[in-house]
Amino acid sequence: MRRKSLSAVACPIARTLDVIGDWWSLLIVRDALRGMSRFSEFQKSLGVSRNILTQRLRVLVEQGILELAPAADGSAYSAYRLTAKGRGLFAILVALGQWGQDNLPTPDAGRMAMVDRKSGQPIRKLEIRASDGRLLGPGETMVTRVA
Amino acid sequence: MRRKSLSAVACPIARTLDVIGDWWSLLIVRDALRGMSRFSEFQKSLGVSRNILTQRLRVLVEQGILELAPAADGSAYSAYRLTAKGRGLFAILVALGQWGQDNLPTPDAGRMAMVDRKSGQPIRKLEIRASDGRLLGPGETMVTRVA
DNA sequence: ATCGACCGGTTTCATAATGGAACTACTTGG
DNA sequence: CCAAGTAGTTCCATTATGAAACCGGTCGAT
Repeated sequence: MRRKSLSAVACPIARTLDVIGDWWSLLIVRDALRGMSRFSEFQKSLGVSRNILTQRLRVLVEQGILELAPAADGSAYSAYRLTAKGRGLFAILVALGQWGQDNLPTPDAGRMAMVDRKSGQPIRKLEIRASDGRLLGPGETMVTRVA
Repeated sequence: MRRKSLSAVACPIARTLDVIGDWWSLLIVRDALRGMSRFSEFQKSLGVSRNILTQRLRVLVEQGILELAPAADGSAYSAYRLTAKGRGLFAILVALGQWGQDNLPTPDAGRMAMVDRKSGQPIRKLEIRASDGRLLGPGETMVTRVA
């Protein structure tokens, strides 16, 4: 049976996963943030099959995360570009990356990390803070209905 | 054919998605952070089929995200508990939740948000900062090989 | 203008993952 | 001791995924 749609669920985490919680979408967004914009670039970078890539790109466009725009270089092909909504996924990718760096064994191919482009220094670890600035752990938060 | 394993890929984002990038794992972790610990609690909360849940829990335990411990209440059943590694996923869930709140239509059932348990106030938005404290956008970062 | 390569898909088919339901063995409350 | 609950496992139908072939439009060089 079809995967249950979580789009109507109240929890925003579940709704987000419903949209970009599959195996490829976030990797496509990652590549788009790095500047990729063409079908073949994504395909080569990810090694995903063309039919799946087609389908994922279509969903990302439908969801307003990517948009199709005429290619910047004037070619007849069009380019997939991140919208503001898509760029908003950046924090999620940073969080995924930091957890991976801290918790998953690095293949000896070489450790990768996200760095500030200007200084080359690694970026700070994400922090969860209350409105008054206090650092919050998982136990000090809850998800609740708000007006 | 089998899904390609990304565990040996250098990019920490891809490695993380390889571990928890499926439809259910992060929802299980979300519930575990809320205090759930038993098979039937997860099953009821998520509506996932038992066989899938079994399999996901097994993987999460294998990956050291959950661990099986004797139940706190002294019953013969055991409880799934988050390890430190699992609690480290908190930031990812916060990022997912914030993006969902900001970018996905809320079902009129009611808007939910993550709040500071103590004050009841919504938590701050995540910020990506350089080591010197500057706020960074996607374009000001890169993923690179580091020592 | 033409040829071959490339681009961005679509179609087809085999295989893997998922979901539902029934089944099982053990535990627990009454 | 019995009925209900717990934590799975097994079986089967359906769905999603992946590889490869195919296809029309585009590009670059001649």
